[in-house]
Amino acid sequence: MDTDSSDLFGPLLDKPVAAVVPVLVPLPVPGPYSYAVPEGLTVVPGSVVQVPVGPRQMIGVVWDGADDSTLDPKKLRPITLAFDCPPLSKEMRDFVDWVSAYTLSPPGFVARMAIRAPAALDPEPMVEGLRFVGGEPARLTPARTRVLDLAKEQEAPWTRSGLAHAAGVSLSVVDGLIKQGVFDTIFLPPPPVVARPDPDYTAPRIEGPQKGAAEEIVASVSAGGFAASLIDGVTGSGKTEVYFEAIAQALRQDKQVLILLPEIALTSSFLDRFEQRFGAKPAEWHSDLSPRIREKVWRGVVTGEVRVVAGARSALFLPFEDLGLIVIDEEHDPAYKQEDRVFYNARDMAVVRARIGDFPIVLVSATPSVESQVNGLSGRYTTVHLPTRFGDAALPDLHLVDMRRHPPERGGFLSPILLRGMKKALERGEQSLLFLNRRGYAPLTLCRVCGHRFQCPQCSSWLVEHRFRNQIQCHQCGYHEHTPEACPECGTFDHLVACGPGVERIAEEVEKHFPEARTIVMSSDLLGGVKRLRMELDAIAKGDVDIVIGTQLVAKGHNFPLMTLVGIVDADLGLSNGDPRAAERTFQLLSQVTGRAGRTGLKSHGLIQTFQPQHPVMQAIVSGDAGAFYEREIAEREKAILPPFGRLASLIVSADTRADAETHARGLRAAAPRVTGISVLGPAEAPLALVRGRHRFRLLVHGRRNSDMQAFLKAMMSAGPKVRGTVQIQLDIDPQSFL
DNA sequence: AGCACGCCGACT
DNA sequence: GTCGGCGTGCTC
Repeated sequence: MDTDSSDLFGPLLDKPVAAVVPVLVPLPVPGPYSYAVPEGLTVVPGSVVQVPVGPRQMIGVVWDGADDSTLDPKKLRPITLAFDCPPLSKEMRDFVDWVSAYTLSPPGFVARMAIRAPAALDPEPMVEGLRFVGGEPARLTPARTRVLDLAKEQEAPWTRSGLAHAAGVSLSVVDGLIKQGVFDTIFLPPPPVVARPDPDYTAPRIEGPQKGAAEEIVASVSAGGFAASLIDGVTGSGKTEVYFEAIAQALRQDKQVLILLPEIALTSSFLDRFEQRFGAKPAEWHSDLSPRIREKVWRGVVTGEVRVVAGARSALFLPFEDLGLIVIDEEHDPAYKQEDRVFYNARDMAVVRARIGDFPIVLVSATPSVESQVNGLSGRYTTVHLPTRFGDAALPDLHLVDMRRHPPERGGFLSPILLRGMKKALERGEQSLLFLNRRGYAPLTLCRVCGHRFQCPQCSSWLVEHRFRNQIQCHQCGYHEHTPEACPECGTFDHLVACGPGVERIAEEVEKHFPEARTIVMSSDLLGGVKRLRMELDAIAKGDVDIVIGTQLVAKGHNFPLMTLVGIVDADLGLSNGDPRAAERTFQLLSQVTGRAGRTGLKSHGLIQTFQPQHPVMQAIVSGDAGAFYEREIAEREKAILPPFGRLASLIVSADTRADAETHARGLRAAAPRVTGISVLGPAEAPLALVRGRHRFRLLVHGRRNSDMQAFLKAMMSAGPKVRGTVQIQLDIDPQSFL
């Protein structure tokens, strides 16, 4: 780019003195800012730089395109410095632009997700190493002899502390030898974070239907180019082994691989399985990595030293040097949705990344999302079915318990049938799992005298009693107080009554029936954090517990060999919470929970307590045939999204209180009169994700086509002064729009 | 996003 | 009379 100064100096300076480049900065602005490139600094699109913004310095990325700023080029501030790291590739930049446009989020925010390891932007310093030069020190002591023996034994360079430690001597002994010239110091590249996985470390453990499936997927990896496959296999059918073969193939072709997992599934057992197959662990990427490891992994990914990353959704934005395959395990899992700052579903954005990078992607689930199912049926994804369990594991025998015909005793929630099943399991020394997706003791407390209901003062949803902690809590905003002894309305003592069950209340009922059994409640309330959780899970796996009562925390990842009975306490819970995905989510959750049983060959059962035994979800669960269920869900989704408002979107408006939501909805109706599908939900009815956190209101937007959605949202936002403020939008779109 | 500036209620 | 609440505007 030319400037005035080059004309001024004419032949004296035939190279441009300065240039102006667009730089994406992490601000909520619609495009890049312009900066001057100081003399002597070379930047290209993708370069990671530091720039002044107001009084502060920020990390930004030099972006594509001519600078279209109307500002006076002489007044532009200069780039402070350029980091010594590879620039973001064109593919990565295209991906950032695409995600920004699709999610209606500022491009600088999206770009920031790719460079979220600031200290890693400059190369790691070389580490000091010791090289054995030879010769002997003037005086040979026993300690010095030990060091020398070791050094002669192993040629490879040592570190100072490593050598001292291995020889069992103090650092001063080694330092003495360095002084004597027996060792000299050299600089070595830092050791890699993880070893290189070997695609042929062990032979694949696949047989029967797995074999054909693996061949199909491996073929699409060999062929290269974009292709999306959906592996649809029941729990325990060997899905992991099948996609491991796709990974092996990508590694043989010298490509990097990304495995996305829902946060919670990033367990040591997955990493161990990977190591058994490939001889090395994958690099991990998730929110609670230490900064040190985080930098090393980021650097390794950028330079290509790290070949495989297993990570949570944020790993999708890692700037791989040469990514050649993405695997998305538990494809249906809602944890792939990010619902702050940039709203995105990592599963959908991963498909886009594969498309832009022109490489294959594999989606994996026992209970695919309706969107993926549609894409499979329409042929956009190649579906691979794995209908049977691997080896000797049999699927549990599932039965519905009609609660109208088999009511629990007064004040209880467990049917006689379920209690009988638990008793038998206990007698055989086997374990039972009772699943209820509700924390605490009771979801609602009321006063029997005046009818007062305990409501959150901040957000108007019911306060949930937690008896273990002697608190009543709001599950929406985190408000809590001591459980009161008297009604705050009428002052009456001892007439507060708990309504409905939570896991704590179920535990009470279990203890009444089986006082001798070893019982544990597993929920996110469990004190002691992740460490305690892991300990308890190990204890359960070892058989130290007879009865587990758990929320969805127990649905994932862990195998309990002695678990032969799964009881769903209230299968209908969650079917009527206002979420258009309620049925789908319930089906997925119940499949996952019942799948916990019978994974080691013991005969196992599932008892599903329901008031709606004819409901399609219940029928799909017990029959094991989800076909009809999906067909109905797809039809319902079409109905919900399309008519009666044609191609315009439908909106769900929610806020901290129902009254607030209604006020905002009025504003939205005025601004967008053509949208007839505005539904208003209070915090108690809305999907949890929709109302969590402090905000004025939040929209859940459903639409058929992304372009329509964008046009609609922009029109709506600019239409009326009544819809200004912190509008948070969750796009919820059929992914066919980007394929 | 952060940060400064600016205008109305309960307080040393 | 002030301290401080958060509404509004700006950053190349």
